[in-house]
Amino acid sequence: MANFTKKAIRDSFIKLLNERPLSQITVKDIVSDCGVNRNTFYYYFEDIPKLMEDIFSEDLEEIIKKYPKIENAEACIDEMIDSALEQKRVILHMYNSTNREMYEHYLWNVCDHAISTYLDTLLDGRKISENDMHAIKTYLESFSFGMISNWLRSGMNEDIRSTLKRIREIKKEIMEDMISNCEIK
Amino acid sequence: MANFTKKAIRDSFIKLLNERPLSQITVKDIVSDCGVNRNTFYYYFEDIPKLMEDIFSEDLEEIIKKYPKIENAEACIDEMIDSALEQKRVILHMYNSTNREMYEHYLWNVCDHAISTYLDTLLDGRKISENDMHAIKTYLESFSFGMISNWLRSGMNEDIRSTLKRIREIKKEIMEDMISNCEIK
DNA sequence: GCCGGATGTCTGATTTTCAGACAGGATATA
DNA sequence: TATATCCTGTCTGAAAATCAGACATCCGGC
Repeated sequence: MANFTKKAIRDSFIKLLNERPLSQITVKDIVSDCGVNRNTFYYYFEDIPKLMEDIFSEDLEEIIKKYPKIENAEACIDEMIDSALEQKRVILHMYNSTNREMYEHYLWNVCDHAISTYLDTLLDGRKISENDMHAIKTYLESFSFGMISNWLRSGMNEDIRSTLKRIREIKKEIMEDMISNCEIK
Repeated sequence: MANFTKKAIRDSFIKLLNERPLSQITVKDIVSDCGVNRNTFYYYFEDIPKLMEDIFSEDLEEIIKKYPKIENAEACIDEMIDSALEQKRVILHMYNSTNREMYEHYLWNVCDHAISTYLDTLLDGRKISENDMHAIKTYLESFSFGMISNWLRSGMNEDIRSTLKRIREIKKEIMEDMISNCEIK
């Protein structure tokens, strides 16, 4: 089934985040905006932070699935940046009204989810050891987490694309190398 | 509850009607477009003609509720025309692939529903006899049915607004008179 | 005349949504 | 400090919505 109700809750939340910071949004606000019972919110989401994760994780997941090849990693990231810029107000409302711990926890989960999806998509059935998987994920997550933190701190005004471009020049894409070095034949 | 599923079915139907005539749209097409079970369609709608009625009746109802005063009847009708013009392709796809009986039955029901809502809104608690109500409804329905039929037959290209304007000049709005003549004090 | 696909109807299982109540926490107010 | 208020998260059990699957029927193409 298509979960129209869940989607409606997400949409209302985004709508409200366009209007005011996260700290001024209650569960009741969300459910009364879309006209569902408060319990229905808790049926789908543990709490508001989980709702945030859900929204951004799913968005990223969709984008990742569109670029299953390592050659297209650049295009994939570009689309993620576009997507983030489109939601700029929403993201900054969240960023500015979430405390450090919550923010880090949240961003880390989003990165973790996106990168797991990304690696699954890239590996596409190939197997590597748990250990290696962990190492690669840690590398990617740390880098992503840092990049995104920097960007958010600048109010998403930094030209993240050119920064990334320069990073790519300095340090060529090594993902495929890493994977093939780890691959169990 | 807000019936997101029902809305999704309606939306899919409209989407498909934008693409092709009614005769080429099956229940299965609709439900697979929005990803719900075929039974769910029948849970909400008797069949496709009822779905059509439902869509247009509800649209008209919403518009009517926005204009509860007899003084605003003109603005109300204008908005109905706007709404119809926005859905022009959809309406013509239906009109052109529905047989005469079905079409008349359908249009009649839509008129009936809209005018009942309209009268309820105008009366706003005042009472008139069943007989008088019937007479007024018949008058309005006949006029509406005829106007709309004409318009549809022209491919909705006729300038229905100026026609209506001229009719209003010839035959001043008599609704309020009719109601007060019938009113039970 | 037969077949494939669409329709409308039914059954019963499962999932989703609901109303209502409760304890705990935070906040404001007096 | 005490009290009131609002939000939270959790729990019940009832009700509604959605589902899969089957069936008889009808219709258009072959």
